[in-house]
Amino acid sequence: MQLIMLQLRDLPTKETLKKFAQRYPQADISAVSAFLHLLRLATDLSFALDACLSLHGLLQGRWWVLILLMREENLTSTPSALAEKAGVTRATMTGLIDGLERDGLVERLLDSRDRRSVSVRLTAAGQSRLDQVMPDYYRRVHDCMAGLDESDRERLHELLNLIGSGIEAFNQ
Amino acid sequence: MQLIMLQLRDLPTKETLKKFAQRYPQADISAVSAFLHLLRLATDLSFALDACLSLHGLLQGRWWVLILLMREENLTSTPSALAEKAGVTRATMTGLIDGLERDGLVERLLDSRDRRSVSVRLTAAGQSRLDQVMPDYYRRVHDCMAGLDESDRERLHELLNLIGSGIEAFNQ
DNA sequence: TTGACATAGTTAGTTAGCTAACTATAATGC
DNA sequence: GCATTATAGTTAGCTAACTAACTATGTCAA
Repeated sequence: MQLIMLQLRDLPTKETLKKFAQRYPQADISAVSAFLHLLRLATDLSFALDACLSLHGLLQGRWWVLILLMREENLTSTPSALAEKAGVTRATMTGLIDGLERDGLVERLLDSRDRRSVSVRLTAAGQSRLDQVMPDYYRRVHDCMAGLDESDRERLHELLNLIGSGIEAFNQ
Repeated sequence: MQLIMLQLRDLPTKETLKKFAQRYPQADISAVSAFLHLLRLATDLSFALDACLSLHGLLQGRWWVLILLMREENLTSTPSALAEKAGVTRATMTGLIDGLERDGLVERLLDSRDRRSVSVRLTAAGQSRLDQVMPDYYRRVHDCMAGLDESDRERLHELLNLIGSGIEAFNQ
């Protein structure tokens, strides 16, 4: 599933929104404004995350696979399970694992019980790479969120959940 | 600028976050939780938007170009200006305009004053396409945001702005 | 006024997603 | 027990971003 998002660098002014609302009177201006603000901020955050990860030779997709493996008890999973959890196709996961294996960050192991299946394990080098990137990542996220206290963060979760339950309505 | 975002289908549980926090004690769990929640929701919204636009034969990039043109007084702009406002490279904008021109939704006009420059104008068919898609888009955004009243939406803007001003800190 | 630099747009080639189809293996039901 | 169906993973080809380099044109200063 491909998710390209424009940067929406030029969010509409109130005037622009009203101009559009004249042609499209049903427009809920504050809803559109919130919607675009959210997409725009997430795009900026995603780009900032990319920049951080690239300092450590990683991309979002590969980084996420390493994290998913580290979550596992024995640092091992299968391509299918990883694809499901990362929200990408199995074909995409094949490519992600190829890249990580080439860099020595994961290894493929054959499963003797089901010979269709492959185990993917985080290597010591992979764990070491995570030990480099995660503290940097956590530091940046902490600094970025420093303006919100705990109650702000809870309120944000509530608001995001409200919008999240509206996605079903969006899709109908 | 390419912005691929994993779907992050499998947000960390509190337990997983704590496990990571043991290895990386500096982790600010509620900050990471808010960060990921935001990215995840935006990804879902972006995907829902794609689905809506595809019903009208559009993609986010092309749709956004049409909107930028409609914002202009004379429905006209240049590839460079459009690229800047959309947050994509000029090369990408060439491709977007190519596709829209092929579908007859915009037209390229030569600028007699600066012969390097090209004007891009929204055609009647382009306006008509927007008149199809925008009401549908506005209806969906309205329905999606129906759970938030005006004060919720203002609060959301405040919180997003707080995070937005933290992006600078993220990048350092 | 002309040489150096800047700007507008395009082209060529890369990347990392995607879908669809393929191979190999396992599971199921008649 | 064998044919059908399902599952795991990979491969091939498509798409729409990207960067870098290119052409053409405009600007500016010595």
